[in-house]
Amino acid sequence: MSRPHSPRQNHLLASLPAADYARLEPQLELVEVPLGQVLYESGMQIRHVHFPTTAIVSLLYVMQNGASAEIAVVGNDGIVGVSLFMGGETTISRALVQSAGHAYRLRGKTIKEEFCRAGPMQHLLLRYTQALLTQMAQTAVCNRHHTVDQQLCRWLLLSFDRLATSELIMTQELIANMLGVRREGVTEAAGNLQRARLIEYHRGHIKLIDRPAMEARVCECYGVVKREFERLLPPDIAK
Amino acid sequence: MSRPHSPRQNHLLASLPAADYARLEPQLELVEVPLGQVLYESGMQIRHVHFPTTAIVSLLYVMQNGASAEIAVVGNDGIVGVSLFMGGETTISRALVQSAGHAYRLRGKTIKEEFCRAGPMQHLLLRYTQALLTQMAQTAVCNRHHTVDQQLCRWLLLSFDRLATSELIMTQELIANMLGVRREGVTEAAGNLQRARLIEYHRGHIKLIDRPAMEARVCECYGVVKREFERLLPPDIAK
DNA sequence: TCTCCTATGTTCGCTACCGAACATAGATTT
DNA sequence: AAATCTATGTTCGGTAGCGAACATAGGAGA
Repeated sequence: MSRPHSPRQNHLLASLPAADYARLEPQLELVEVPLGQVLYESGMQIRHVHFPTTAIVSLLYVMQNGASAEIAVVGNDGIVGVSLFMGGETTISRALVQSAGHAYRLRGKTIKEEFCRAGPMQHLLLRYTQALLTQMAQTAVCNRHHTVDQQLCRWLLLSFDRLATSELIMTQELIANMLGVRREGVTEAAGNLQRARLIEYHRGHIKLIDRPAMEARVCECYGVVKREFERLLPPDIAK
Repeated sequence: MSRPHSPRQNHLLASLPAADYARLEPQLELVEVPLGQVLYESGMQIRHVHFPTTAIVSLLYVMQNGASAEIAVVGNDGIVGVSLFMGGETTISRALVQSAGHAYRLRGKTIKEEFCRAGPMQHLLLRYTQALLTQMAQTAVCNRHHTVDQQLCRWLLLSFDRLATSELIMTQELIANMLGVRREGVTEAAGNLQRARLIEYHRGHIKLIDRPAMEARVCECYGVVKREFERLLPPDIAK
């Protein structure tokens, strides 16, 4: 039933020309990441970059008073730990596993060496980083102008886009942490979506029922980010 | 009275070793940029990067319904148009001159060539881009959790940090566009700051009176971004 | 001087969201 | 079966910010 794991399940790695991929492949280490695991913490030296295949990772900012907000989400479309090759070595955000699964990791030294070859991988990483900029910008705008209802739709679609299944394991409490709102607000918004038959959920299991209706309901932020990812990272970008 | 213009007034250009700077210097074109000028528009091909010296530029996202929000601000500490060397060629944001002044610009081809040399300039540009990521992330968080009062303090301090003078030419209406709130909200918040004797303003002229009090009043977002810029881009970074 | 425009001030009702407290029922452990 | 824990549902009063409408006053130009 379950497919064998392959680094090529990650879109960035899949985009690499054979020669470049062959050079990296022996260095790629498969890791299983459980829900809630922290891949790196705010301000701490990052040791590896991660290329998620089936896992989804949230970049979360946690404030002094404990309040938090998600600033971006990374699945098999991206890489976790861009500050390693950007030169900063660390970030102000926390990388939290939002959906359990697998990822391939590379040691910091390895990715930096690969980046410095200035080949297809560098090109790819830079474009991905710009896509990440877009996602953060749109998150800022969405936080400013849109309702919890709309943001929940966006968040769910972003998550389901990065999942192979139509079921997400995630409590309303955790979603509230990501969106930076109260759990009660998520309960209400999720109730609306369930009553409208767009999703079904039950104690930490959320199932997507009606994607078209969901896409009709979501704010523009979802589409803008999705199109920009497709523009910046078409499937054959590096080939 | 007025100093002669020099590209070295921009911190990034000032950080470059003499040899690298000498190579670029003949290509740098001084431009005067008036308040309200658009350096590039969302989705449009970017022709030049700009290194502000005395000008301040807002990266603004404008939504379909016309509502807007600032996602980052660039002064003599940075460069406008990172997507040129990041590979995307364009961005979803608009670059709007928020405070009139001067900037030096480079043609897209030139900056891309310089970037591809993989020398100190590339290093600098990548670290600056990470600083920009930080600023966007913090903007997203601030939009989520902080009041208009706090955000106005942050915005004013960010602006005054990038100005040589203690007077900013800016109406409440424009500030409201940047913050993505109503003009009335800015009127009220600014009134509070004026009554507390932190600023003085009068028909489009804002004067900073009491910076220490302002820094005591601002939310953590200001300090986080400022410290991260200092960490990523210390004055002698590339030398 | 008069007029017009622009920047700012003020008010009112409304809504989304907050913080807190408490209820309930499925799931898990004993 | 009982006890406990966890996820979700519900309510209530409070507040920040919204949208709209209108007032006022400084500055610029006729």
